[in-house]
Amino acid sequence: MPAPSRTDRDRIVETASALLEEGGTEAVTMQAVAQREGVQAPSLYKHVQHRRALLEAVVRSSARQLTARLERVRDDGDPRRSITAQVDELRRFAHDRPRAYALVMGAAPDLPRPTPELLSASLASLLAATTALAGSEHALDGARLVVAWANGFISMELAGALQLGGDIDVAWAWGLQRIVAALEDRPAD
Amino acid sequence: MPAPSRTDRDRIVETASALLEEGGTEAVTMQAVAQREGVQAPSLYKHVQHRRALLEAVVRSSARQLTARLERVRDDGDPRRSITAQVDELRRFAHDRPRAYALVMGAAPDLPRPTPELLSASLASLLAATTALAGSEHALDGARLVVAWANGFISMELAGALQLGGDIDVAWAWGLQRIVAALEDRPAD
DNA sequence: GTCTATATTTCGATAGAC
DNA sequence: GTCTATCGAAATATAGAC
Repeated sequence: MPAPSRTDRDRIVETASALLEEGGTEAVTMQAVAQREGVQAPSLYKHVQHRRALLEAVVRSSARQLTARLERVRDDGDPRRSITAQVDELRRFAHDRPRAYALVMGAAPDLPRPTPELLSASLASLLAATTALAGSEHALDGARLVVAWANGFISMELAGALQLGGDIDVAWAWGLQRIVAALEDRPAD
Repeated sequence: MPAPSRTDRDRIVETASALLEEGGTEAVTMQAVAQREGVQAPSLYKHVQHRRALLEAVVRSSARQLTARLERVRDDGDPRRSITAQVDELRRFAHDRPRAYALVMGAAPDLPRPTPELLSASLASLLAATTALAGSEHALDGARLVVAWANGFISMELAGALQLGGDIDVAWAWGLQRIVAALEDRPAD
């Protein structure tokens, strides 16, 4: 989140991110990155240790961007609106950068994930709002409910597994409203 | 779902499935499969067109096994119990075969997915139970709510993204109970 | 920091004998 | 249907000159 200092390394990470979205992780080869940078592949090793480290840098960068976007839309006044806004923004991020979203949420095994701390930071605002709504006793459970539903919905949407007919945006809004209601309505036990 | 006829092809698919769980898709090489079958790699091409077709066969086989497991535990009498039983079984399947689960649910881009029809078949019993509980008006929305939550929870659990403390099994049970309650309680609008 | 050249590995897939 | 032999294509990464 420090301002991108436009060093070569940052440009390399940006290029790698673009290739990621265009063709998935396997499209992020040192050769492809080099070609797009107008350079030869071996030159990259002056800025990046190896391919794996480059992918990790892409994941970190993406997680930070997600964090920034969620913080931008959060509403500290009304937890209910804050949850809606952030979860909507999470989905928008996924639409904009589906491959990065999958990596940040750890959906792809064998690929670099963000550290737990980085992921927690991304979802911190969301957890705070959820806690405010669900009460402290089931704060963590409630947060997991929201995040799990949102992530599951978005993942299946991206995978094309929800194409059963009907309007997906409506299903999203309906589900979100039910989830929030389930948080507010504290059960007996 | 037809009884495995023990042809060579079936054994190859089984071996590939085992390799998948042990090392992910990239561990499913023609050479690795051949070695475990006690045969040379080129021989496999007498039974399988190419590697991609083998992976697709693994996905189909896994989807059918999931279907069978869900049908085995469903309860046609009580939709509420049926949902719980099936969703629990879905999670158990994911614990038993995490890599296959990710493929069946389409979590991995650039890898073969089950056809929409095959995935629908896997979730058919679950959708039926959900419909019985949520009413016909929001049947599809309700089904998506359940499946999205379950898939999201399981995905994040497998990814290790839920390790924020607390008992995961308790969080699962709590969330499931809230989801079912949200289905039963029809909103005003 | 960039280049050329290259070592190395690994894999998918085919040809053709048996 | 199995084998040996092999092609061909990537790709990561290093060495060393400039």
